[in-house]
Amino acid sequence: MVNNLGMGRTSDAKERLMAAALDLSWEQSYGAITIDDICQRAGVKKGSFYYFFDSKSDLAVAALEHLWVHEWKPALDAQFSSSVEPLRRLTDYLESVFAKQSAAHFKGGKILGCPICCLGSEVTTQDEKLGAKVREIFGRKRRYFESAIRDALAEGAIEPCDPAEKVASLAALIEGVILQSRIMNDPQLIGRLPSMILDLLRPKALATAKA
Amino acid sequence: MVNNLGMGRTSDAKERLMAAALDLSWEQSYGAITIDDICQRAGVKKGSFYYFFDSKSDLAVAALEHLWVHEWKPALDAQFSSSVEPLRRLTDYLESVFAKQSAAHFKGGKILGCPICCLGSEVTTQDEKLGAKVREIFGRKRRYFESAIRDALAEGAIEPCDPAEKVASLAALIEGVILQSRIMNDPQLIGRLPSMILDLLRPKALATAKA
DNA sequence: TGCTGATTAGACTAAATGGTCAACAATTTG
DNA sequence: CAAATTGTTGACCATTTAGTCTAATCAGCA
Repeated sequence: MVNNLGMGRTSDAKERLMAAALDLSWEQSYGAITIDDICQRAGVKKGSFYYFFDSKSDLAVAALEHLWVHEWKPALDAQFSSSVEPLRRLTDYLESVFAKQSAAHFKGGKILGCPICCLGSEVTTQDEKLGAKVREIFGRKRRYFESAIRDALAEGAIEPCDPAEKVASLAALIEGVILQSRIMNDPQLIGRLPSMILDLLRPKALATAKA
Repeated sequence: MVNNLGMGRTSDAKERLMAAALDLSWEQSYGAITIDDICQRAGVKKGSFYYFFDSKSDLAVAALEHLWVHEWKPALDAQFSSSVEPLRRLTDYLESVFAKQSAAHFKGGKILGCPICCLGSEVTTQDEKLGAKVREIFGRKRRYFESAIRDALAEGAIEPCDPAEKVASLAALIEGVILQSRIMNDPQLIGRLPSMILDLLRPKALATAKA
């Protein structure tokens, strides 16, 4: 059931379904898409859908975990490498966000924002399991921000502050800007994000010392 | 059709439908609720629904405008009165947000966030008219922030900055925090919003002078 | 009172949707 | 090849949903 440990037919239908679900709920919204839509986009029949998943919600949970493991975590591990200066980690990250959003905008004419934020805001009050998965991934992602802020503070790269509060502001500002850029369909907003973040973090003028 | 100018029956069914639609899409999500749900909550039969509105989207547009005219605008006019110190306008506003969100949390056990943000993030890519209405209301609301920032700057209440950029940060930070508090179902986050905003705006230490 | 137009009730239709099932296909192992 | 295991198919069902239509009600006015 979990893996093909030696026998049976092979297939990537499960992956295609997860990708289709993420893409569709990103382009439209979780509530707007149906299981039929997902199957059609994935090129998979409904019977197969129910062979792999119990429901749309079940698929969404799996898709989020897959997204984290295969895309977000590797990217974040690289961008937030300890070998990179703390503030640089953040600006690198923000530039990659901008690049990705701009690419999607170029392709489809729409700024789509953060798939997990949009999904999370839609389902938290209704779907416990899915909401919990969203929160879990948020938590994982936040740790990268936390250590970057702590490192920046330790290296004297930014003005003294309460790191917990700063991380909360940082995450909210990033999410807020990305959300606005989706609602306004305006890529420019995300482009200005790095400077907004630096303004929030108050880097020390010249200090780029290493502890 | 618009008003009972002299004859016929009177009814508040239209208002009840708008209120029900807003409440339900706030508690759950726009995509998750059906016309039947709205009718049931409003205590109105479907025949009456289609007498007043063409579709769920049409109702939503009307409900947003109604919300603005009858709730948001009056409240913002009071909170952002020019007779109030600029920074105080913002903190008053944020406290009222906290109070309202806390009340809803107490009543239903859930932090519901900003109804227009949630709705906006859900529909921008799909429903042009509804998206446009959301953007319109955002624009109106932003003007209150803009003049507060400009006034604060003119009075020397905050450190010099680019007002346009500051307003963008301000709005994004507020929306971001409220969104997070919905996703995390955590009222505390909104409670910390005033101090986060003040940190962002950098009020001058003692200066509360008037020009 | 009875007229007039606003509003309501609720039955009805067609389509969309979630979900099931049993037969069929591919792939590996013995 | 045959069994065992995994994946696929498409028909099928019950329910939900958006949307329509007609007859009935109601409020104010002449």
